[in-house]
Amino acid sequence: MVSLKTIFHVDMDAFFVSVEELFDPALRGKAVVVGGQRQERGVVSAASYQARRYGVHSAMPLRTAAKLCPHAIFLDGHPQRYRECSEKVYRVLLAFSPLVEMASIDEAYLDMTGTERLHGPPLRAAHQLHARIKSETQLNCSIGIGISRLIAKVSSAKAKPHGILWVIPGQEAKFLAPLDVRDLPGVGKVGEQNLRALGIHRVGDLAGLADGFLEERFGKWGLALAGKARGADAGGWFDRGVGRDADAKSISHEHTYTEDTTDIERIESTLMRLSEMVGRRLREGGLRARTLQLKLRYQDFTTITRAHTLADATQLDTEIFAQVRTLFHRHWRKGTAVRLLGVEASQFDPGSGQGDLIEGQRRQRWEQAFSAADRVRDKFGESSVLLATGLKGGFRERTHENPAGLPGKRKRDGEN
DNA sequence: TCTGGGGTCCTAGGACCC
DNA sequence: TCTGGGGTCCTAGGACCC
Repeated sequence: MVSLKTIFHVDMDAFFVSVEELFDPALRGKAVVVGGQRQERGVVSAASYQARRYGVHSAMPLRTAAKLCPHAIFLDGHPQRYRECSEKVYRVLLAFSPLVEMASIDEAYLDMTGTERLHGPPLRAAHQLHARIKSETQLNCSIGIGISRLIAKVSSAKAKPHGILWVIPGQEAKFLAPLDVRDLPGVGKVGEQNLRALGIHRVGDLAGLADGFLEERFGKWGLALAGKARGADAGGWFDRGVGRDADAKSISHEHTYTEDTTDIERIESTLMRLSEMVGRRLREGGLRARTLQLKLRYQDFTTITRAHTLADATQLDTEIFAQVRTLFHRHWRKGTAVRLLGVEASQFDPGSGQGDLIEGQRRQRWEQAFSAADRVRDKFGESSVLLATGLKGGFRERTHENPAGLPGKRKRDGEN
């Protein structure tokens, strides 16, 4: 118990909305909703504080948001701009600590342990960091400080908006006790209900229970919960130190139709397009996947997933498509309207697909051909290279990516 | 309310092997 | 012959996060 860590959790305030305001100052001070148009299928990605006053919050259906706040301005959003701003923030963070981990596009953990000589005590360092982010990006953030990721995360949420909160070492239990159980990361809607049913409402109620009780009732989740209530990063993701981002375990793309469909040509062309997107990202990451999964959501929202594991891993659009197509035809309740389709690749193999030599060479040529197609897409846009099946059925309904026609990021620059 | 898209982790059952 | 236990892989579903 000699070396206590100092962890910062930096969380951007209303990130997507704030970036939009940067590009269109007329939005400032107004009710703004990012995520899509008011009558669309979809949910709110981010809402301005003005919109939140009407009960609008992220993950809420857009149509609900429109009813609650009819005068709100609805925006599709600009993912590329968010990524660029996120990278700017990341560069500022690196100036404060070499141990930075982006937890998502708008939040990060910093291990600030042992930086006192350079940046002063935690609160001073946090104020400097806050000011640097503001001056470099014109964006506000909130910063939580604690001895663990968990404490830093919870305290940054309490610091919002535009604040800094330091939980002094030793005060963790006292800080957590009055909070709602829902404030603990990992406690969602269902967990909250289950806890309330037992009369557990505040984190302090949890801390008073025996670990065995929670483990017996809720298994691993319950045990981790008991630890969190005491301020420990007990088990799971929060246990890890702050460092390099972990390698991805799966790559997926999915699409929800604007209207449900039974049109098999349309369905197959969507599967083809999703397979291409997954294949492309596998190739970009130099990955091959053994398991391919189809996701199928019907009109009534019932959702099934069906997977197949290959003997040899692949990164080819055609193989991915062949598998998910087969899975679709095997499991689709014929004639039932489809709301969503998804394709996921997982179980990445470090080695390439084996097999005999000739087969290997043939495969390699195919992979090269697809990589060439990726580069063409980078230059001329996603629609310039499509495999035959992808051409049918008018799948190009709406592209969230780059709606303003900004230049895309050219990841493969410098390659021949 | 009428429910996106991209992920992670956990559980649980069955197959299969020793 | 009618029955064990552990380990690993695969599959399906679900909670949760941003």
